[in-house]
Amino acid sequence: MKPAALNFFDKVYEVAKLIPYGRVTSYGAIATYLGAAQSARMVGYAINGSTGKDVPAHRVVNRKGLLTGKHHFDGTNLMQQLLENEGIEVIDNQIQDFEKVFWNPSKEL
DNA sequence: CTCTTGACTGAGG
DNA sequence: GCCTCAGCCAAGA
Repeated sequence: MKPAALNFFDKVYEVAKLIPYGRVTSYGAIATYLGAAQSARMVGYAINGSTGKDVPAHRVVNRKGLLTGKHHFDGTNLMQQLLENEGIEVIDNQIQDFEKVFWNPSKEL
């Protein structure tokens, strides 16, 4: 058996892994790409289980470019540090030039 | 089976 | 410009 929900999670992981270096995307963008634009929360739910895997969860933020999920990381500023390490300027959990580093899977992929 | 919670988003006040 | 409400779906208690 193969629950559809598992497929959805797997899809999220796939897309998250495909995020280019120095780029970020939003939950809604991934959800739309998967055909579940109304299930943006599910993307976050899936990413929640991706932490600790090969999935760069730090590259996935909400539509405002805000690091809403930083609380799920070990450190307090770990997520921010990871993004800055890729050349993305992050100030107070807010990604600077979000539109420039934004990666849309529906168009770029 | 029902209720609550959640890494979201868009619209309205 | 900030806060609140409603909609959406899935998993855990």
